[in-house]
Amino acid sequence: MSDQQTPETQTTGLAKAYQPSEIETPLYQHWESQGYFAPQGDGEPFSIMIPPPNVTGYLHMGHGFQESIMDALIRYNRMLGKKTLWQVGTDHAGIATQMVVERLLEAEGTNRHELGREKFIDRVWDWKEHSGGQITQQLRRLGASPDWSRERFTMDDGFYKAVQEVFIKLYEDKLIYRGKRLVNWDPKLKTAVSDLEVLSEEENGFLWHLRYPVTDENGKVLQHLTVATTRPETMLGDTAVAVNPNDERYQDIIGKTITLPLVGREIPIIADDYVDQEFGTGCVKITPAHDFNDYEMGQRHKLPMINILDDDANINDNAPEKYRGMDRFEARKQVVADFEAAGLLEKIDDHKLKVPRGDRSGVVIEPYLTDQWYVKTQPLADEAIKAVEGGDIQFVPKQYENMYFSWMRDIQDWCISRQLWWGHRIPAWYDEQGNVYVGRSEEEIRERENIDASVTLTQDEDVLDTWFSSGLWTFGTLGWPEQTEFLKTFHPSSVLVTGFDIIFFWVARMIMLTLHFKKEVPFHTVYVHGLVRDSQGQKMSKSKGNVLDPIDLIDGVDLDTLLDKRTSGMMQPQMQKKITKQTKKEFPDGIESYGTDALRFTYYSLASTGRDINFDVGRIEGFRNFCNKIWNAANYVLMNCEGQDCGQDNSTDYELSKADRWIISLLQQTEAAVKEGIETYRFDLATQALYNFIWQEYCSWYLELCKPALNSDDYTDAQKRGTRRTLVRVLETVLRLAHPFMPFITEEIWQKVKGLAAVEGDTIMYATYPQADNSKIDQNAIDDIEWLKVVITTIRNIRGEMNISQAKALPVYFQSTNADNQAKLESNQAFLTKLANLDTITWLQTGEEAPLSATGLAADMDVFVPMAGLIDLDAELARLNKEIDKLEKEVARINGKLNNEKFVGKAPADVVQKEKDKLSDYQAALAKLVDQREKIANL
RNA sequence: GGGUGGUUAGCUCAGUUGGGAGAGCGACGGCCUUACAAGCCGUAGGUCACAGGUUCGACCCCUGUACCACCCACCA
Repeated sequence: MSDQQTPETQTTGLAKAYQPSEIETPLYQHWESQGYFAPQGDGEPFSIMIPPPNVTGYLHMGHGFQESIMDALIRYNRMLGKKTLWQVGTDHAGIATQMVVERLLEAEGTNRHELGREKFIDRVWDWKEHSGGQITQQLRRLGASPDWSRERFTMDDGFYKAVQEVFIKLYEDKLIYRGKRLVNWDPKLKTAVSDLEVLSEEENGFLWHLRYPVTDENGKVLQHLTVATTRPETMLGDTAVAVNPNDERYQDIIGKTITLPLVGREIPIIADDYVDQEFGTGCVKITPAHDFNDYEMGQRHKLPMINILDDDANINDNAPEKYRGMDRFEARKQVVADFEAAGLLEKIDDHKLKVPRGDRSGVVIEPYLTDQWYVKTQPLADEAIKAVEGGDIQFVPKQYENMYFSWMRDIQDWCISRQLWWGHRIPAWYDEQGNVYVGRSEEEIRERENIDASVTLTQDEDVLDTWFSSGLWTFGTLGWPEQTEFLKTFHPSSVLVTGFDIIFFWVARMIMLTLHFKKEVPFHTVYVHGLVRDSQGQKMSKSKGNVLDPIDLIDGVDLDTLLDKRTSGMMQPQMQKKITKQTKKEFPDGIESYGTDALRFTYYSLASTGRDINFDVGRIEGFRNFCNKIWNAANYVLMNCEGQDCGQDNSTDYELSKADRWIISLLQQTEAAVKEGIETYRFDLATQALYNFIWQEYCSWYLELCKPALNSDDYTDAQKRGTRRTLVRVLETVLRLAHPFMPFITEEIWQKVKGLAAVEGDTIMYATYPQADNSKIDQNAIDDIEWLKVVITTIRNIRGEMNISQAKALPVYFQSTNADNQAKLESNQAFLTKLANLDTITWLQTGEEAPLSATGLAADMDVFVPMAGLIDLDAELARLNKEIDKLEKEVARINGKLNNEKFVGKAPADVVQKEKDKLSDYQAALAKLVDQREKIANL
């Protein structure tokens, strides 16, 4: 208010304008340098283990969402005084990382085989050191507050020790074994992958009908059987044809043989229940080495297994010479052509089928016979099921438990070996006879097994599935197998925040492995969040060109850069065109800078019950404006309170006004709502409560209600002190309340406000979290101010509808049979005059007439705004008609209800009474408005 | 084939003990009113997917249908 507040002399206030870029990074650096993120104090432990992002990764919207949720939980619990650890780290992500580095090598015109294993791995480490930290830097931009001093990597030394111990122990417990079986083979990456890494999508294909000759002992063709197949090339490895034992068509040929075309092998015709008589011809070719079902059948019937593929999925030497070395799809064409030439191709039908593809490589996965290591999962799964059934682990939302159970109850053994170079080498050695020794090192094994130097031992070439090591994340990061203080303090962790897409990959396996090794759960709660999609609900993907980068939303990005990011490295140029057009349309001027707090608040506001969230840039803009609102409000509060007596010294007298008591009451309710929201993982409800309190109640109403006391000499010093005190304390409290969600702006303002509110502390991060105090709720103040709001809104409505300038101070008349209204009017006169901009307030006694006026109803009080020179008759008539219509509808509806004998007879008495009261209120209001309409119409 | 979630205002979404349908954004009208035009004031807009049922009363509970999304399994 005073001249002292000009920018030149303003030394303690906030910068004039809200500029997130100017506050966020400096604050973060300060927090980190002060060590604020490390666990402190002796409170109850609270811990979250971050789902370690892929070290090759960059931050995407899903991370942004997930990390924001974790950070809110961490900051909230930290402010509750708990000893809080957010464990951070990254995952070595075997396949993904190896692919990235291989692509680099390819660009250099070389490959990993030329380099050799050791040099290749050095190269990966090298690359990890230089580029791997990107995501952790981006995490800092989000305001995430993990303990960086404890950052871990799933391939660091300590972690390797944990992995080794787990492998060895499971092997000793007979829960890890090695076996030759059919696995999902990725011929591009040339490694086995687990069931989970295979994605089956429906694709258009064909069903080839091949005629197989049934022959007698002399090779004479007796008849032909037709088999249908979607993979004709596998016939080269057929070792039987199967029919259903009950199929009447084929009774006489069961036990006979077929001379396999192109190959010449004699194979039996067998009977098996698995065959569906209705499908195709009811005859199935059986290829035990290249199909999971056929494999089973092969086991049952002791059929030979003929593997016809090599590692690249080319045809190998077990097939006739003609096909050797052919690519599998080339061989398919050739086989079909040869069948046709031999007159053995009956027909080709179009056929939709599910094609299994590798989730990383995208190529068709082949069932392939190899030696692999497996975890026997059944015993581990039994315990893991019990932990959830018994409530030791709870999923939020609960329905994910069903998904978990159904997978766990039908779990298959887990293939954990990968034919890659980047990863944890399997701690197993072989001698020349192929005997297996599992141990910590070659030396240990030689000593244990008494193997002298004359025997050569070679370590298994394979590495472990990445998820094997991430499965140890909750305890491996805390130093296990050492019994560290951190392990004792922070395990089990409190809550796991994750996406549903890795419940099986990660969550389920963590539960199994942790229960087995720690004999306790890895976490008590699993909060499962949805996927972040674009505003249309489309999945964000490079190929769709709809990817948003959280950092771009924080910093802003110009159109050219955005276009470049979205279209670089596109496979198809026509897509590039489309994406350019679509991007230009959506962001003609690029993306503005919104700041981290706005981005985070947007995430929370969209985070309801675990469903996917559609991210609309319009929303973030709204919340950036919200930040700005807070900033400006704080500026206003400082302007009025700095250098003034804010009544914080309890020895000075201060007097709270009704408005003060009202806003304090609402603050308690808001505190309760926010707490409830956080504790039930309803961040949308928590942030909505905050948004509404700050913008509507505090800014729009309370700051206005304060103005009379602050600016007028009609108030005592005690009253002014009370108002300033409330102004500052509510602001300071709400900053703490909002801090877990918007860490930067709250800290920045809090530093300026804490002194005025007589609060101590170096950082808001360790200020105490506000707790609702019901004794501070003053119901009379609430009733009074809510009444006042209705009166003000009624007058504003007339003003707005009648187009009366806001600047025009109005004379207003009030009348009511309820005398309470007169008292309220008098006690709220100053508020009313200010907020509705009134010239005079006149109370009419019963029988007194107001001048010709526009009429409004504020509950049971009539409000009259004289029309003279201000209001158009027709406009007022129209307005009245609108109101009357509304009321008539309500009256009719309630009348219908009350005339229904069943309702009156059966509904609870209080419900009926409520309806009756409403009816009489509405009828009275209606009568007044109709009366008024008459009056005006008759002029 | 089995299962889960969803369908509410133009858009994105809230709405838990069944008792007068809400928010934000957008739209429209009016305002540079001394914190804030990234703002202020006001207004309009919805047979709560559809069909039955339970109930005095259903967005809410039950049954079924349609459409959307996802998970699991899979017939060659």
